[in-house]
Amino acid sequence: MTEYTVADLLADPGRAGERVTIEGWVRTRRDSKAGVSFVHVSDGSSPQPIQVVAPSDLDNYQSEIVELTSGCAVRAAGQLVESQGKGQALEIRAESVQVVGWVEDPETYPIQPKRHSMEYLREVAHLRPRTNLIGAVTRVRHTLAMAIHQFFHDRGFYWIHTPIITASDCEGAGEMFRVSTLDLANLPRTPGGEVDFSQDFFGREARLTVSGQLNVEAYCLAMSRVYTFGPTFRAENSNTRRHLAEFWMAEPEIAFADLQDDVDLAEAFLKSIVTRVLEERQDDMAFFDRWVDKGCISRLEKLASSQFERLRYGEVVERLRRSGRSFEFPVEWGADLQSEHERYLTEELVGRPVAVTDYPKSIKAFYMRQNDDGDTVAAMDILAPGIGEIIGGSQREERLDVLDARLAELGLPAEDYWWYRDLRRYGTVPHAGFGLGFERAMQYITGVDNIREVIPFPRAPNQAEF
RNA sequence: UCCGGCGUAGCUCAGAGGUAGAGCAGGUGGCUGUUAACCACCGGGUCGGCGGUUCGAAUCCGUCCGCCGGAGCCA
Repeated sequence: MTEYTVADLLADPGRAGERVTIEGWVRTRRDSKAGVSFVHVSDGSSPQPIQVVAPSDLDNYQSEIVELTSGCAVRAAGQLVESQGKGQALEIRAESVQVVGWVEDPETYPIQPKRHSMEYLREVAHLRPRTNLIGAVTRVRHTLAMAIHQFFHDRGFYWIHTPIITASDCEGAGEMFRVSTLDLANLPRTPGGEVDFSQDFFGREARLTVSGQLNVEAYCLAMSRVYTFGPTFRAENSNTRRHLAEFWMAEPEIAFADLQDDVDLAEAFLKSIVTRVLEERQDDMAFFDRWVDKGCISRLEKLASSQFERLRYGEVVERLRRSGRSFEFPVEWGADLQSEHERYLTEELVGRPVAVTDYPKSIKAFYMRQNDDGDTVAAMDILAPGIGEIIGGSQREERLDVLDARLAELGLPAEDYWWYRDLRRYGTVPHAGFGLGFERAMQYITGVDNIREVIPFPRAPNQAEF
């Protein structure tokens, strides 16, 4: 491995004159019969490749260097010098260029130095990180993940590694993937003819988690400020640019806190992580701003500096009605907001993220805290222009009697929730939390349309090739 | 899952009943401190699969498969 990355070298003009080695993959090669070849080499560390100038008197010039094509892996050593040409400040005057790995058939190498469609690149997901776009996404994704951890760490939160496999069927947030070691071709049966899950690995039905929330609540009521950050799974047959079967979520949970604390946290959180990305990945953000979503930088700057609009669900319904706008789905108290409503609200009525609170209890989960009006719960969604719901959260029902009444109302067996109920029996406190869709945040930040481009290997219906 | 659209060269696309096209990529040669390089020439195709209509189908019809967009579910 080399001492410096391409990013290191390009970042510091003071290093000119040093003898350096870089390793990476060829983007383009141009020959000048005046006696040099220009080889752009990228190692993933920066949106810009470094230009390696290979003089024709190198031993392997004719035999190898002029044969280099996009995708070849090389190791180049030489002096870092100021460039004679335009387009880059520094370049490497090569004293050696070693070919580490050839491209087997340049004509069919899937990543060519040109624009490719996103759909095509998805078919070569193993090679697409070599493109400018996916490279930029990858660096921003890393930075965003680090920013999330940093935000929570700075505020005394503990990262809780909640389980991926859950044996309780009580999460209730959509279809779940089953986890089983049973022989599908020869399932054990109970006398009644049902599948006998007592013979399965966990001795009961097990699934992939749809949220770490219930588990993280347990740690919240001991550690006070906690969060989860990891993959979650939904087996919904969703075919949209905003859904994945496997995606990442960040879910903080705070004790001794109410819904306002929750919204405050969400707002500070979004502003912080966005600011961090803007600061640390100026180069990549400039790329997105230029090629993907013109204006995305100013949109993020605006988000970081302006106050979020806060509206109660009832107020939203009123304002949508009064707007005079006709919608495909009518706006009615008690019905969930449709995509078109959310869009109109965030993109036209308000023009920035909106925190909508206090939804009707009939359209929200059992664990959300009932308001005094009896009709609504202390829920909140943060809606962002362009992608809709980016954060969903609530104050949790901490009163055992109210929680039990709600479970009964929904026909959910209290015994399935025994340990969740225990948290209300032993030192219960008001607490709240929310979930941030990590890929949704990536979409919002980069302006990349399809969620399948902001995760390395997307999982969606009929999509698990890589 | 529902509605709509699209599958043509390695890639991006044009062609809409009558011999399969362009740009880029690749090869060869020329030119050049180049940078989406340029000029000339060359190779490259089961027109997504199957069936039908027709003298003749990439083109029209049916069906299946795949992908994309919107909706629903949600993050």
